[in-house]
Amino acid sequence: MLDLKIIKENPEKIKEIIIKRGMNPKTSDVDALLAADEEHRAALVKVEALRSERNNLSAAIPKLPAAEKGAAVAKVKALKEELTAKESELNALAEKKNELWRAIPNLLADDVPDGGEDDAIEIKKWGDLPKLENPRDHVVLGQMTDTIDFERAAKVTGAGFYYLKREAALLEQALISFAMGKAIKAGFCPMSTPDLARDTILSGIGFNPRGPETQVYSIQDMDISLVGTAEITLGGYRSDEVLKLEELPLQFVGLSHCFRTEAGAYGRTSRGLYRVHQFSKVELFVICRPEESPAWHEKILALEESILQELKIPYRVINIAAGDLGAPALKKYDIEAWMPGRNAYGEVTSCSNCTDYQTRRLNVRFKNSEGKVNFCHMLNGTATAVSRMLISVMENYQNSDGSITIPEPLLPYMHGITTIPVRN
RNA sequence: GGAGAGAUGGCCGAGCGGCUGAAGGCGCUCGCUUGCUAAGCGAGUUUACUGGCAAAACCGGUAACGAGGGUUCAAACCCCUCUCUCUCCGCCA
Repeated sequence: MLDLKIIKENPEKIKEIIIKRGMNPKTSDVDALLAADEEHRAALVKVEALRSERNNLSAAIPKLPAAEKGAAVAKVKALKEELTAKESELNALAEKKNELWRAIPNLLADDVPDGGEDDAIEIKKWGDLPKLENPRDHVVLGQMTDTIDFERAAKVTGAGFYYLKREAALLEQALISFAMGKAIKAGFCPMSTPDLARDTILSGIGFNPRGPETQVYSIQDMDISLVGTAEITLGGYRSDEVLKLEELPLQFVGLSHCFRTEAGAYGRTSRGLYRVHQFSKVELFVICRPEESPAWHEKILALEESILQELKIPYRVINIAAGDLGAPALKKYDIEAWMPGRNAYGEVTSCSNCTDYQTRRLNVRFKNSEGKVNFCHMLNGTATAVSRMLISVMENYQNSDGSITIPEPLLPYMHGITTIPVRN
């Protein structure tokens, strides 16, 4: 959530941001929040005064002569009833305020473009597109090489799942190891993370764990859900902690499975591995001091780029427009890799600076040099989303006969395999 | 899954119904002192919200002893539920 002080001091600016983000000003209602806050604080003052009175009277009771005790107890008892009623009013007001507060998105960086999904600004293009005659897409290539099986996955689990076989199964491990290695060299601490997390952590990161619009698989009768990304578990990792200044920045590179219901996503470009319910992902995550987060955002992007560059996969970097940003993000870069099968770029990574929006909910703080406690900033980025990376690797490295050459940087992880042969 | 024990401040560790936001120790910070990288003495040392104020400092209030409920005028302390940790047994990778 956003610092309430900022909202109070700049209500008009926040309203503009809500419009720019394409959010509903009736659902994200700044004026209602400010009113609810006033109301809540006024009630708080009253309740606290009553509590103070109760505490004082109560504390005096043991020193009273026996004859006066009965009357004093009765008096405090009456006060307590009044207090109980006022407290439940107060709780309702706090609830209302928090609900309104949670609906307010993060600020926007100055250079976030206006507009929606189609208004992202391309800030960089890298690499020459491969010259392929009649390129095949990864679904066809997967069939020809017998390395991806969607049909049987549909039988066993359902649509949107897949088996990776043979070289593709090895490629998954290779992509993970390669990305992990790059991140570790850049100072990130490797982590293998839980694939389930408590709903409170999910919502702290900004995921909605239950309800009709949820993207998340939840576990019945338990308050835990399957994670959609290791961002959730890495973000929750140090929740409710005050970090030491020397600990910062914390850099994690986490491997997890990612589970997404993709509710309402049908009909979009989703053939094959592009939009699936489960995939493996290597996630970069940084917890840092507030003043460092913009620089970290650039560093994470650079690391993501270096992975694609080494794999020699053409890509472009886009700066996501306000209307397409998640509520926690101040700014977001996506990298879209070239996917010859669709003759277009497709999103393979994403990195966001979420500033203190998530740390405020997850309560991740640090003690600064003056001993003051303040919220950290959090950033996340994709090192490798295996399923989508597999698309661009297979499609960019396909040969005219349908065989696939293993990219050179992945060879050390491929047990001597250099080419995926055609089998069907 | 069965039986038991436990969860207190940065750490260790008391307290088991009423000046206990929390003894004592360690650590840390500041000051003083000391002829020897150390020691001694004194003071300080949680956080959130909130009021005084527009803000900082400061002063006050409220809340927090794993979490949530309950009993009571009053709960770290009694009761219930949950979570987590440890020990033993069983089971299983």
